[in-house]
Amino acid sequence: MKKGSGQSMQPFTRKVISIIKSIPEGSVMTYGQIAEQAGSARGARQVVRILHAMSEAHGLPWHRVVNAKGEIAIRDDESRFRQLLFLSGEGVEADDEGRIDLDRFRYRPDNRD
DNA sequence: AGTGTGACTTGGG
DNA sequence: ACCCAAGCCACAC
Repeated sequence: MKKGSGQSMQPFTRKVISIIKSIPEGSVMTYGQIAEQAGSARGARQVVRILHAMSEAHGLPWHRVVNAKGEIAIRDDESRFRQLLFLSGEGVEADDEGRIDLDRFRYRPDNRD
């Protein structure tokens, strides 16, 4: 087996995927939040990378991930529209600019010790 | 090996 | 609230 191929991914990647899959319906998380929960506070861009690379293969709810401003981060208009559609189907409201009320829909994992 | 890029974030004006 | 600049990190060319 060659390393770095297929499922031989770094712990960070695995964790990110796990976290994204754990986002409940009707809620969203930001890239920075996910990165932080996965152990890398500055890993927002890597979360993006992972989403690009693994979302389809792992069937991740990519549409539940938004940027820190609470808006759709995607540049592509078609995909952006699709994400909005998915979210509205789950009860997440957004305005015409694709902005979501994070105070209302952000998912916060209960890290109670 | 160096440069550019991106579904990011934060801070300042 | 909006726009801009700098910081960050992995990956593509």
